[in-house]
Amino acid sequence: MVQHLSPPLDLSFAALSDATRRGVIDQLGRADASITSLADKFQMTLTGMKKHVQVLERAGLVVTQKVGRVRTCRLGRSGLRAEAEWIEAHRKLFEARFDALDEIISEMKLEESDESAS
Amino acid sequence: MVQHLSPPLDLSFAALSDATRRGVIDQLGRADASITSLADKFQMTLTGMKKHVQVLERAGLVVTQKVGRVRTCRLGRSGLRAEAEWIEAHRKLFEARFDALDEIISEMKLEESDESAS
DNA sequence: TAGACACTGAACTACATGGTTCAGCATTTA
DNA sequence: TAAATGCTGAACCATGTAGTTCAGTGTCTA
Repeated sequence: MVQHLSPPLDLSFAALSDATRRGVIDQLGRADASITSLADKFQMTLTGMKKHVQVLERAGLVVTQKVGRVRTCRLGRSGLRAEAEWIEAHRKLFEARFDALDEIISEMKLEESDESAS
Repeated sequence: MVQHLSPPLDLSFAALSDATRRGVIDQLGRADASITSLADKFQMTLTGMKKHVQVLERAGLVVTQKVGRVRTCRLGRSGLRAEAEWIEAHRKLFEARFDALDEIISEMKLEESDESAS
């Protein structure tokens, strides 16, 4: 069984970097939707919305299925898991760095006021 | 208290969509670094690395400070907090949807193979 | 069966991105 | 003070993106 090896983070973060696409994800979190209904909701041509959906699909964030003449979009299986992992891991790095550097920064501030005082 | 200093998610997700820049963040998680040392590490011209750092800086993920002729980069204060929040909130949406739709999805997979030629 | 509807694809515009080179400028250092 | 170092900015190139219009194709529905 070939489980979708989640596409590289490049694709999903790029997909998330657009407010319209984040909006689409938000929307699909509430209910599945056709391309047309999404295009309406975001005031955009059908063709334009189709491109956004394709970006989301390539990133594995959305899957689509065409039934009759309607293509229905829903959230994808990969479910932001890899993205959440990367972010969480690095958020900890950020915090660790700040703890380590807080002293240095306050030192720096002393020196600054030192200078301006002289 | 929501601090709205943090630049829009557009910028930070776009910044994260490049492997080099994720590598830089990774690197800065270990130690601060000059532009030159980062350029060396990622085998890139100084100018190229400078652009990446600027992208990270605009996204609030990195701050830099020039002392003498050396510009030192370190992780920024915003610390991926807003990004983590967005992702976590929506990851829950994904899961909720799957719980509700598991049966339908397995049906879909049958039809998907029908359709994947397009 | 005719017309409306939902999508698809090609082509185009305008602009952003990732990378380069080259020519500087300012700061160290020998 | 001359040379090396570290960064900066302009300019260029190839490619990608966000959006459009227009001309289809296939599917419903009256």
